[in-house]
Amino acid sequence: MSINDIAKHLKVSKSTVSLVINGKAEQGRISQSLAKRILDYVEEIGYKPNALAKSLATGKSHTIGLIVENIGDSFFGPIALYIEEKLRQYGYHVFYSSTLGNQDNANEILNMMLEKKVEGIILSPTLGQKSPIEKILKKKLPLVLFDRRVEGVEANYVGTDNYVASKNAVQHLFDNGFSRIGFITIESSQPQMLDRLKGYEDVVSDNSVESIIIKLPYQSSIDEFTLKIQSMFKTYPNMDALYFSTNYLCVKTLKILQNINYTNKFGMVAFDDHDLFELYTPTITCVSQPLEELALKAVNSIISQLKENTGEVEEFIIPSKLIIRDSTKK
Amino acid sequence: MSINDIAKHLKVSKSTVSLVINGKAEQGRISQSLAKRILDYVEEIGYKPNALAKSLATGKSHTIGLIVENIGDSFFGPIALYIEEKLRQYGYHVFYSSTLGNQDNANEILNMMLEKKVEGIILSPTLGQKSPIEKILKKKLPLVLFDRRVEGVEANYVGTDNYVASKNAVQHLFDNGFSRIGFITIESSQPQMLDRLKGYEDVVSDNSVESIIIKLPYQSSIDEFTLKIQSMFKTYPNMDALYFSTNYLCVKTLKILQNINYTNKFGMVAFDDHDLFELYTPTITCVSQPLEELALKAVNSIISQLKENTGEVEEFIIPSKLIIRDSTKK
DNA sequence: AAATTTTGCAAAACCGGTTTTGCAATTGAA
DNA sequence: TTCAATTGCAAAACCGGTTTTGCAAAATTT
Repeated sequence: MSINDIAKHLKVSKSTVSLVINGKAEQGRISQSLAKRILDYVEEIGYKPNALAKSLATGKSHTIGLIVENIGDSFFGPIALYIEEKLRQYGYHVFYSSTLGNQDNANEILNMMLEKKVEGIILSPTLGQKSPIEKILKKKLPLVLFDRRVEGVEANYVGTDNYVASKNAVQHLFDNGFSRIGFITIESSQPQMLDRLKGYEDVVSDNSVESIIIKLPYQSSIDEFTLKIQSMFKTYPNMDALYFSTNYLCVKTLKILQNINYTNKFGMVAFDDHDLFELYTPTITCVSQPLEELALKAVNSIISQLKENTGEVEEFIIPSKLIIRDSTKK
Repeated sequence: MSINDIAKHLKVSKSTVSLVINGKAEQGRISQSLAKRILDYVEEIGYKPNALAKSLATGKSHTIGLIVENIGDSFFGPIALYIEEKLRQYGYHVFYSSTLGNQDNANEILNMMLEKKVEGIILSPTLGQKSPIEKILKKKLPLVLFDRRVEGVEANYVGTDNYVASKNAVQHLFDNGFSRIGFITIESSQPQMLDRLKGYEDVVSDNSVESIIIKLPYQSSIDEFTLKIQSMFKTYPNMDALYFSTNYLCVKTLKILQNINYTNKFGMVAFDDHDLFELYTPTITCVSQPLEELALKAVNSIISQLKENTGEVEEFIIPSKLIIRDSTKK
């Protein structure tokens, strides 16, 4: 059932129907009686306008694109929910997609969203998205980068202070008597990861000890992971603490330690909290990003750009909290 | 830049441009030379067609709606990722939304998706969606219900065998010497929850012991939760095991037990696995749904309906696995 | 050389809406 | 009573595409 069908059935013009349906009867000088007749019929047949046609005509899709690395993970999943809820309050819906860190995926997704005429984009960029992002900026399409920046791009950004949080976390280990701290991270040049790495390196160097770093491929198999961890233990037998650049690396490592029945105890800190950390024995100290606040700022930024895009760039750095648990008590 | 602009600039008609862009130059009998000229220009200016207009004209949005309860949770999140990945292989994108179990939300979301002309819907229904779902079926829009059924509705369905899995889980507790088993669930008449409940009740009654059930509101505060749990312990002091209808209830309960410093040990089984369960002390036995397979079946069902919707109804019941861990060893 | 086919493209109709414009009929003012 | 203003709606133009149809001009056939 289209607006044409309604018009034909009621023997009026479709412009009249459109005006009435959109509450512009007054403005279109449609008589109350005709308006009622139309509304009644619309109600009767349960007519719902075709949103594609509507968007095409009005230029408004009421949709925001959300591009994350992995909707299934314990950081992006909850964030996505918050973002969805908050955007709903403003009448916007979410079109999401996961890049899995893959640049080709990411660019394809971005294009798709632009073609679908999203009105704004919340993006956790992968590497190599500089030029696509610049295109978006040129179009003055509302954009906010999320969780990670892109080097050399001036865009709105929401994230935590990875460097400072990382420094605090590692210093906390030193303060509690750990000194041979291994850093487990992924092979990634993503800025937030580099910041966390730099935080580690700086503190380690401030404390004049050697840095111990292992980098794992983005999606390494459990076997590969296990081998790397084991060789790390062998190479640095007096290592007394582990610092993880992100929570799932810690979870994976714990599983491995359990599998290989490794009994040495380490001080431990992970970046990003996880259900597990509050309940594991020992409970695990972590850097906790305020997920809801991050989501809120991202949405606010999009909404304000939607109202008026001055092109002015704002950065929201939301401090993380170090949640101190048993894993850093000697 | 629209197709009209291209046509004007090249002084050709937009139909010609459209045919060429869509690889139908042959069929439209456009000369190779003109086709090349058009393609070159399209390339040069980086033209991307407006997907809304395209969808409106072709009737194809290449989008599937995915409606889950909560994209942020450890069941739906990973499933959503699988679904997205698999649909991508078929050239479909995902429009998702979370209902949070709220019926009004759910129906609004459903309408929005219909208006946006998704070509199919993967739906974890809330209660009271019978009639909206029937509307979808009448339209012959590809649909697959996911994780939970709707009473009295004959629709494609993908889910696990909640009743059988639940029975096995509870029986496993009895087999291992537990006999006073409390069941912790949410106040919900969702079919999958009722099946899990029935599984519990039947096994408890088979073993001629009293059933102990507490039902919590869908999103209960931690305080409310704590009170209910404590009163359960008081009322049933000789309770020796807990069975949870879903994983986050178990996680929450563990946190509470830790908070209130409760030292009694229980046998434990949860429905749905969780990272925590493999690493908690003791490791926790659970019913594990094969997430990837569930996602795969749902996608396959949609794809096959997309090819040809015979209206034939299929149900895919994917068996769950009981993963036995330490929490059920006495 | 005339008739027929084929080629190459433009024009038009359509998808389902919104919004501006235009015009007859009614009402109000002079 | 005549002219102007207002009312009430239809018609048309537009959003940006796709697809069918139509029609010269060129190429073949007869």
